[in-house]
Amino acid sequence: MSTSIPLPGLETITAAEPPQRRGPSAEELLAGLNDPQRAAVVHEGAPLLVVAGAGSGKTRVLTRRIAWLISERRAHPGSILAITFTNKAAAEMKERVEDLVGKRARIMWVSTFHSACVRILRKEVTTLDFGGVGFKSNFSIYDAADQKRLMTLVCNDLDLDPRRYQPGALLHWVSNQKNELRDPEDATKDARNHLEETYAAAYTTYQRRLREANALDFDDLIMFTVHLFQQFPEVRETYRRRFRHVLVDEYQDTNHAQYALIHQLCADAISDGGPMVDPEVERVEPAELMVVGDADQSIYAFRGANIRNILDFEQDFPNATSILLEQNYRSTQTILTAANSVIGHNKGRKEKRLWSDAGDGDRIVGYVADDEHDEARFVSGEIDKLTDEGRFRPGDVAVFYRTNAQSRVFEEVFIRLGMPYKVVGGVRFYERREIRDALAYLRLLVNPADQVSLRRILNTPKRGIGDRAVACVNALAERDRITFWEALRRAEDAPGLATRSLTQIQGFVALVEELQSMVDGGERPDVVLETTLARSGYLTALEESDDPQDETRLENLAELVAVAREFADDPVAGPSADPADVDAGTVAPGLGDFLERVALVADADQIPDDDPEDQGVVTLMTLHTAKGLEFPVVFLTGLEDGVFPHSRALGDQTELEEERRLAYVGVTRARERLFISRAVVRSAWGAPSHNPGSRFLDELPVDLVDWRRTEAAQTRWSRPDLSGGQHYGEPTAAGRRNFSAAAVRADAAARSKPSREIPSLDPGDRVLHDSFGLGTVVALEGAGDKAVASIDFGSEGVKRLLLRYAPVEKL
DNA sequence: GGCGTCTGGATTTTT
DNA sequence: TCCAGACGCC
Repeated sequence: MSTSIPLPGLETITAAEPPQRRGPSAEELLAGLNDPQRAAVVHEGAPLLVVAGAGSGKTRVLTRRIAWLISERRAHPGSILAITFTNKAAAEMKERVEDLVGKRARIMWVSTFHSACVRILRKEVTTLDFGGVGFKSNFSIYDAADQKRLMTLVCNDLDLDPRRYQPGALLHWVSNQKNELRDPEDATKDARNHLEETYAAAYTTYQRRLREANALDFDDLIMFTVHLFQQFPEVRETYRRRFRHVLVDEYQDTNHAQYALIHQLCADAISDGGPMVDPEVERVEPAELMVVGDADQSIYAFRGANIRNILDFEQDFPNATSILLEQNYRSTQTILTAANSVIGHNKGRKEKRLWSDAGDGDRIVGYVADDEHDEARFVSGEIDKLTDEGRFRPGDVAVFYRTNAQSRVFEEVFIRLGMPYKVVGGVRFYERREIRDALAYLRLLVNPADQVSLRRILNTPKRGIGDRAVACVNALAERDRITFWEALRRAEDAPGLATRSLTQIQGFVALVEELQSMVDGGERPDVVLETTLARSGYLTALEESDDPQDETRLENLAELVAVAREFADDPVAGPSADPADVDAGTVAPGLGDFLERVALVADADQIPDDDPEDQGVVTLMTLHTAKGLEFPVVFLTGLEDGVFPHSRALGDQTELEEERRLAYVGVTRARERLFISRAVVRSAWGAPSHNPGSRFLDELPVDLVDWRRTEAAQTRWSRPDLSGGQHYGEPTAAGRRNFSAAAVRADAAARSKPSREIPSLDPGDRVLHDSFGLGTVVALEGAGDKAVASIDFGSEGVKRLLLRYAPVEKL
């Protein structure tokens, strides 16, 4: 059932629709907009570039324009394609448009490039032919981890020295090829030296293995869609006929393949798709295009984004017009002046100066910390002050850093000082082992060719199908040129396979086939998932384990089941709603639909919105994650050369400019208060290193920053009060012992050293757990090595922990 | 086939 | 400092 997803409206789009005029009036749609914003909303005809500075109300312009198209220009909602950067942004935009023009907006396509391409490919991918071996529409989508596994297999296939050719580096190269729309043949043809030949060979094999697994990676989604349009003009015309209005947000972060896709739909010249143009195919006028972006916020060059797409827009699309939005509705003038000043150091940009009539506001506060712990204490102390004054809640505050690793210190210190926080990003839910395992099972049920998933769970939980058995089956698969899954089903033919392994394999095959029949019967995704976890023995294995982490794993799996249930009950809600298919009422959401949403959603559910629960909690995230968000109070931390800008960018002008844009993004997230800080000494993997201040600090106007402290205390452990600066909660001797990085990370060590001292606890005691945070002891059972405590960790729930292993400290 | 130990590599940023 | 993969022993 998941093999075909209909495109609602595709066939009926040209049918006459009774004009529905119960939407907002034109005045309402333009209310509260400034002149350039209005111009963008009502613009007709030629391709339009809206250069939208940070905080200049571009989301408003986008949503109002869509509403305008629908209600003033009578565009059919189904003829609108809007591309956003994240699924969350897509869901929000759709919701806002729906608020304006009502339910009929639901039929619009508002999604990321990747989601849109998946929808097209699910329908059309069988058209593409790869020498007779094509893809089926139930293809899997491989993320970074799957890709790495697959590339490792490729390295083995080709017998590549893993030290010279790392899977990660190969994948990066392959990704670049795909972003440039170059297939393995192109790469092979153009290889100039041995190294490139090897890379091209890896690309070829990698692509072959993907095809055998009926799987596409993220880059394939875009590249295949472009190739589809280029090679099959009639398919392209179908979509050109459908999408009369195309809107692209965050245009500065598009790569070449995405640019080409837009071009296919919106460019005038229809013949630039290559040699296969069929004059018989009816010509369709290009769609009306609007792109919105800000070259100063281009921060994804590392993954192939091409800033030239936005800089060259007017050349790429002849007779294009552009509109500049410079008035900022978010920040104080102080913050904007700082941002303008920093970004002004980039060369070759189009001048743009943000301004605000919100007044100057407070000065920026700066602090030079002794080390990263001191920096975190400073941040925590300032947040305390801000919230004590009553002007802000913790939920108004965000702490930004350059790399995920920096979050750790903040977490340690915040836990100790009782500062409530949440980390966005980092180890994501969907990257956890147990979640990946569960999803691998589900993917296998939908797409048995998916070898990466199959191999992942074949012996998970342990069921006695080891390397040797896999090798035997693999040999059979290669001998008879069948998929690995087919070979498993015919395992009795595999030479050299031990009887015991054979029995195990047959049991596994029976299990999978039984589960598959559930899927074929249209069973709900959550039911399939629960059954899978139970019948596979996965739950039992975790329940019986005495690794304390496995308790959390069980909870995570329960959470996944809950997500699936929510999806089955109401596919429209939830993080990445792009539910036009489901809205059409033609299909109940199946397992395939669930997997698709999960594959393309990032960590959208973590980003704070109006959830009241988030209002009492400080948000920690990387600068990249912060793009598109805003907070009343922002802490920009780790401003040190080598940290931010990142050490790998220091020697390269282009990369340095990207770092600077990242700084610009960070500064412009702040509405009212901005704090900047750096640490004189910072430990990078064990050894402390001494970093000079970030060059971006020198680019701030001196008079805008109120430096609370400009240098570290003389001696590391001397009392900084003496230096005239403020000081934040110097750790007590006990605190330092208990909360040193070593102690916090002693988890693994504790397990291998059973001699670890068992804390003596009583009900009512307050304790600190490495991962659950603060808790209260509820009950105790057993004694000595077998002592088990039930501890209430508040929002984390009540845990039963074996004290011998549990990383808890009595407070 | 499973499990423990050792070594080497990793840290940008993510759809 | 931590983690993953390789290797070797039970």
